[in-house]
Amino acid sequence: MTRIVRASLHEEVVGRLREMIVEGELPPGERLNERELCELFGISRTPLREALKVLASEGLVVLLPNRGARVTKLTRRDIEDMFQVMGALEALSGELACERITDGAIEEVRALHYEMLAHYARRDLRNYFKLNEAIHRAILAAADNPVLTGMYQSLAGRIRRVRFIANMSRERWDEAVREHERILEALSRRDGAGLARLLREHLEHKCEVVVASDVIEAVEAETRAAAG
Amino acid sequence: MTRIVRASLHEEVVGRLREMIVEGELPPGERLNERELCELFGISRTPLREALKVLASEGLVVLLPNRGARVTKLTRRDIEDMFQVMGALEALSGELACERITDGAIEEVRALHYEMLAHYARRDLRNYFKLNEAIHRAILAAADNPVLTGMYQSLAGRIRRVRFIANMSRERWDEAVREHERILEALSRRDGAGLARLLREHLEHKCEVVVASDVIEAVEAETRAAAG
DNA sequence: TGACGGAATTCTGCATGCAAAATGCTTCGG
DNA sequence: CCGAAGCATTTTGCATGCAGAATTCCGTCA
Repeated sequence: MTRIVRASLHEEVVGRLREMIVEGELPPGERLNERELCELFGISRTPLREALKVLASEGLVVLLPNRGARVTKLTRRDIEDMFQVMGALEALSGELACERITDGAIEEVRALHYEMLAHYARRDLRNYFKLNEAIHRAILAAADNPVLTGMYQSLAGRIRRVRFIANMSRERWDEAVREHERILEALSRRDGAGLARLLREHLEHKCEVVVASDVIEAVEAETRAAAG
Repeated sequence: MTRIVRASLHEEVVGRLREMIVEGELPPGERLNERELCELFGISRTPLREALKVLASEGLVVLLPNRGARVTKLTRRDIEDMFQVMGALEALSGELACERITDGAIEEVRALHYEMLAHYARRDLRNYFKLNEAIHRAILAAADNPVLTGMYQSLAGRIRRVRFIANMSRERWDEAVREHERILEALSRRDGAGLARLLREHLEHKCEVVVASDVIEAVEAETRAAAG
């Protein structure tokens, strides 16, 4: 029998704040005023401050002693760094998945892949990305390594702040789909080394798209302005 | 001009607690009583609780709602999972280092390597490990990827809780030194792919030594006992 | 007009207080 | 003798209070 546990307040707050940061509601560099956020959530400062410490250790906010918390800003270099690490984690995820995934789970990934293709055919970028993420999550789950899962998700949260959905050219989209075809093939063959390489390259290309987009330029400009 | 900032109390506490956990002063499964720790550190509960939240998000402690915090226990499986991820991070670290390291930094790694060999020759295991860590840190620094550095260090803290220093056979030690020779060679050649592979294998072997040691068995037994 | 200085205000960091949950202890019943 | 129920104690979770640092505002002076 499992114990019934209601999520504690500070955890709830961590989740809410993380979402607000990832969704851009709290933009990079935004000052996080304790009083304002307390009123917004209807809580006292204690759980809020605990939440800020956790988010800081995740890298989503930076704490300036005696000067409060700010949403972490991302430079182009930060993005590249994160994608490099993400590439390594995805590669490992793919390798382990090939060793451990069940036939049934492979078919489930195949199903997700076709769902994704349907959104691709309809040029439904938002749902395409949803399924895309679902596929990567399924591979991660098949890898069955909780430590990897934790680090992956933490980093994914930081990366997802960069909303690169709008900035994918038709050509890049076509290419991404071709890459996903090969990813599914490698997984089906249980070709761990191949899948690892494909996933890593897939992420490298994603990174290129992101750093080429205006979004990053805007963030960088803002960062420089704030620094000066 | 840089602002002078004294580390805040909760950060200090995070550091102290982390050290106590890593050094084994707070053994796996140990209950962390807020009042006791507050008296020990001479602080109030607020900064202590903030520190516990951070350590929980790092994975060093687990928070049981309304039931306090405990030092995370490690099963054999946890160790293997952590080493796998560590292998991926080290491999990336090696690859990036080969691209970015300066000739001078390579020579510094070589110097560290020879220092390590000196301790090896004297069978000074403790200092051997110190230099060993210094070499890996130097490679990590050369990789020059702060995101990677952060994740590496966080995971290194969790892994270091397993004190496998005492449990290395003469044969394994010899082999580890040979591996380090090859690691240095690959770095000197700036053979990124090769260095990545060597580092990963090096960690796999380390993992084998650890899981073969009695230390893990003891932890596992304790875990089972506590669970039953 | 603009720059400087200092007081007033705001905000953060930590300590403490209070209610609810959990734990332990005692006692009672089978 | 063992187990369960009930009460007392401990402990956690959150709110609030207070001191010091940081920021803002405003008046003064060049």
